[in-house]
Amino acid sequence: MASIRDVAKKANVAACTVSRVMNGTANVAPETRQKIEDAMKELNYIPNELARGMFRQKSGTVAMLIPSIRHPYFSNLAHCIESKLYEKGYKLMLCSTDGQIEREREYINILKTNIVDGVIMGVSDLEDNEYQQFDKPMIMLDYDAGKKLPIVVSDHEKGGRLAAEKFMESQCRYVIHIGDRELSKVESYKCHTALAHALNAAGIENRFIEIKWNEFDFSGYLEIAKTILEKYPQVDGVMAADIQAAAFLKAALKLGKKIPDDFALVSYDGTYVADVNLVNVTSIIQSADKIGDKTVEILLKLMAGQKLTKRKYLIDVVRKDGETTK
Amino acid sequence: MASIRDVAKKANVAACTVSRVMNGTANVAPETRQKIEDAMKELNYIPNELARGMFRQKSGTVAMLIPSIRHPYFSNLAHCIESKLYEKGYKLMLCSTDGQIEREREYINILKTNIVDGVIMGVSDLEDNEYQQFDKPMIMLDYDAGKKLPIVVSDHEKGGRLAAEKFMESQCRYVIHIGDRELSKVESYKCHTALAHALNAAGIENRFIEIKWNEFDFSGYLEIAKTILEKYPQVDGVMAADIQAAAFLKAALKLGKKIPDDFALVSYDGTYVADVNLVNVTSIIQSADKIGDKTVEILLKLMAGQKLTKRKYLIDVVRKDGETTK
DNA sequence: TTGTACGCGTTATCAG
DNA sequence: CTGATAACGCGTACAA
Repeated sequence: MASIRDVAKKANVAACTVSRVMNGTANVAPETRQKIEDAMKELNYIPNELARGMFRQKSGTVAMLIPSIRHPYFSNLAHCIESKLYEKGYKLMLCSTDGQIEREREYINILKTNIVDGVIMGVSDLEDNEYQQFDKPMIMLDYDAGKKLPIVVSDHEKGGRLAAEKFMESQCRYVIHIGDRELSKVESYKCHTALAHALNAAGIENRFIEIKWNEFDFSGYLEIAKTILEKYPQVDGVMAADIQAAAFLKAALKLGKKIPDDFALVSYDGTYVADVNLVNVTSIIQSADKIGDKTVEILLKLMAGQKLTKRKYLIDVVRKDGETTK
Repeated sequence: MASIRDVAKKANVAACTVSRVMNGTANVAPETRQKIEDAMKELNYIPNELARGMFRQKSGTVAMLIPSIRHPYFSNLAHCIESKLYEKGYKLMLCSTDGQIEREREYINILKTNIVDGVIMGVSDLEDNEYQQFDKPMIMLDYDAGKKLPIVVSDHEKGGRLAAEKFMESQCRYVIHIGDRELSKVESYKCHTALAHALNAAGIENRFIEIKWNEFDFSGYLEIAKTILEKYPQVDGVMAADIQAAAFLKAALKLGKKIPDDFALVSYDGTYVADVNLVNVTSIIQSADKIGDKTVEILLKLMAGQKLTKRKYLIDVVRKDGETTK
């Protein structure tokens, strides 16, 4: 591995001159520059980013923690964020916790060791103070950890209202909505409270059911959907995250329900899973693009030492009407 | 940021003693140890991984290049690899190229700068020598770049044969198979040659159609599927990657074809996309788990300076029969 | 315009 | 058992 000194020696200059040529930090005589550039080529010189990072106390890398990279919502979000970071000259370190709290904690500790310049938290099973104690720039997604921690999040209240509208238009009488964490700090829980609020106001019965984060097992979700539909035969409307919604769709059809006449379905998130199905599912779409852009934008500001103008950034959601509602 | 010297000063010892306590590289008197541990706690000391990495010329990070993290096959594979790496104490840097050759090249250049200890190449649009010139441990996935570059890949010939069996059992007369790169160095292309070979031997007409890597646009795939089915009305069998297969399923049903009587479908890859659909699609499953395990295993060997016993590692594939074939 | 000397945080070596 | 010193590769005052 050729170092900057090897290049300097070959070009008969000092190491710092080589550095200057690379970074354009000072004027260098054209001939000297040429000599150095030749030497670099000849030695196939590649600067050591680790050493650079050590000097400027920066690694040029950002970490993103998520529960699982194979979950369509997070894989989509990770994609958007990675693209944006790449554009800005940053690399992405991806950390899946698999829903294990210990793993989340361990990752956070690893990330304290200067290998990343900032963190995007797409998972949140720790106590608030554990996030607050993290002393590098950090952005929370979908979880309000209080204090000065900035949060980027979809407008889930609107999401809940948009779903409610569709259940009303479909003349539903009993709606079930599925979520994985009943916790007010989890912002996405607001789509459930908003939905319930709107349905109650319209005199439509509804019930929230919690299904634990399940490492991604469709047949498991299918079983749960069947069980729920059998336990509550009067149900004529369901809202659930994309994959769970697909499970309900399949289960409802198996039980002979007519869609959307007997049964309305709204899928939350709006990843491609809602498109790929044979039936176009009505869905509330979180814009991964916009979330990613905003997240990276404010993370860059923080890493540059700037202050943010606000703590919470709300991203618009939209509804895409499909064949599962009237 | 407290450094090791700050700790040393506070404990009235030399920096190297602190280092010894942290790494257990030598015996330290219990009292000295205690003093140092107290000082570390008090200063909230966290070792700088960047400096450590610089010293031992290792970063503890592995990069994986893939075309897109939101593609279900790659997101699943990335998940398996990240898990395995985490288990072994390595971090994963994820690099999406979006199918852009320039971006692949740029990423490779970035990765030469010592920020990763090894690379897993899940994308391959460059010339073989560009991979060969990369002087860190590198494992190729699904692409044979020649020379000494190790490759981990599914047994695509078996995959093709397994698919052929199903088309025969379904009494197909004209099978279309969709791929994205007709190139013998791309190992997955072998599923097409094997399929064609088996079908030809059985006297079944078949045709390979190339569809370019399309940044993940289901409606686009749906249009293509429709066009193909209209252009070749005699087609009664299709093999395609999961998402494209879903598009064909939808298009075929729209055209009034009965499945599996008029039309047989085999989906290649076997990600959850094949499960989530209303109809269970017969699919050839690449084991992301096994690919991930083997890839990490041999990458670790290379990074430890060991030699590999062979260059090509073949991973078994299986077929999961669904409702889209007889 | 160019070179010298030092610091970034850690660890290995060698001496005591 | 412990400390001083050098080294990893690079960037920047400061001096020439």
